[in-house]
Amino acid sequence: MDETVQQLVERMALICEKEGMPRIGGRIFGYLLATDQTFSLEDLAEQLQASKASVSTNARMLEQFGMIRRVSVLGDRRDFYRVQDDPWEQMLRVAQGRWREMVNVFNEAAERLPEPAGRARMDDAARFHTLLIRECDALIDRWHALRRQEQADAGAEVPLRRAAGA
Amino acid sequence: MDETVQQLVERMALICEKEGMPRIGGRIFGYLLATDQTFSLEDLAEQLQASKASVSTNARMLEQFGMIRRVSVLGDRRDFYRVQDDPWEQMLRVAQGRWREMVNVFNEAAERLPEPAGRARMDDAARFHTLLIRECDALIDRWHALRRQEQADAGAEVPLRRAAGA
DNA sequence: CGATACGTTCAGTATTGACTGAACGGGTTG
DNA sequence: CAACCCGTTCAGTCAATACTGAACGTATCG
Repeated sequence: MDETVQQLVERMALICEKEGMPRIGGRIFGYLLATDQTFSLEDLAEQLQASKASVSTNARMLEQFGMIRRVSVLGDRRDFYRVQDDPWEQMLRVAQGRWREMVNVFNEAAERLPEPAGRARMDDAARFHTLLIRECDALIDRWHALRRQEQADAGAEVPLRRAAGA
Repeated sequence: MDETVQQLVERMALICEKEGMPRIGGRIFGYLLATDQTFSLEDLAEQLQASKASVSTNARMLEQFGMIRRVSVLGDRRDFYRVQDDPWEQMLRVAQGRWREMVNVFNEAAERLPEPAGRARMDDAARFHTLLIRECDALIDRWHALRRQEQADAGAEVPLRRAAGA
């Protein structure tokens, strides 16, 4: 494996681990991200020096988070994996789900707690996370807009040259 | 301890644990949040049924995250703790710091990676997190505005009644 | 200056959970 | 139908780390 790729893989492993994800999950994501290619389960296990069992489990987790996707290839029984088109949006959506649960917890506590001051704190927390969820939707929209812009710019490079030649 | 408080404490413990924080850290934060009171180290250890050592360590961690603060009381040698005025903003700021590091990692990889496609992915990732950081600043501003509004409304309740009586 | 109170640090313990190898099930090929 | 290929599941192992009790350093009080 290319050394630069490996560096990113290991960094990604540590970052993801700090976020509460298994280290190998971070490695898989980092590898698929840095190569932007499609790999079989066995390829991943070999390249990342992990057991197929571990890769299988972690790949499924990443798939459920929407950060990578399974690819089926005609005439091949194996599973292939590659990074999702927009993994970061998916990350945010998962986070939104967690925040929604927290809002429920806070709202429930805001009704039941004995002390008014504590209830106010819970209300505050619920409002904050509600705002967080709402603003995240807006952020995703902005991200899509920015991303379309990027891709339009990148895609325009070649056609522009053609136009110049015409 | 009140049962409702205890429920929130345990829920908060699990939530925080899932985010990669020690369980007792979550308990401390949840307890201070739900009671909105000031407690000594020993109080916390007793109420949360944990050792003073553990509470000491975790309280310092929460303090460094800006989620709780130490309170000193005149004529008392002990340390007291209470929840920070706006712990959620602090949480976001800590997250921003992590994202900044990630942007560095991505940018570095975007320059060094062998494959153009991989470099594009890294660039994409860096852009996303940069946007995330920027939008978070805006979010914090909105949160402050919303919060001022809340507090103004809450504070207005009594004066309004006075105004109505006048 | 000795005694006490308080918080922190540190070594040891216990628990969690990530990871592995092997067994299993489903499906395809000869 | 037998042999094989893939992926998943599961029991077992190992490492990481949260937590504790005890020792320590520091400051305050008699």
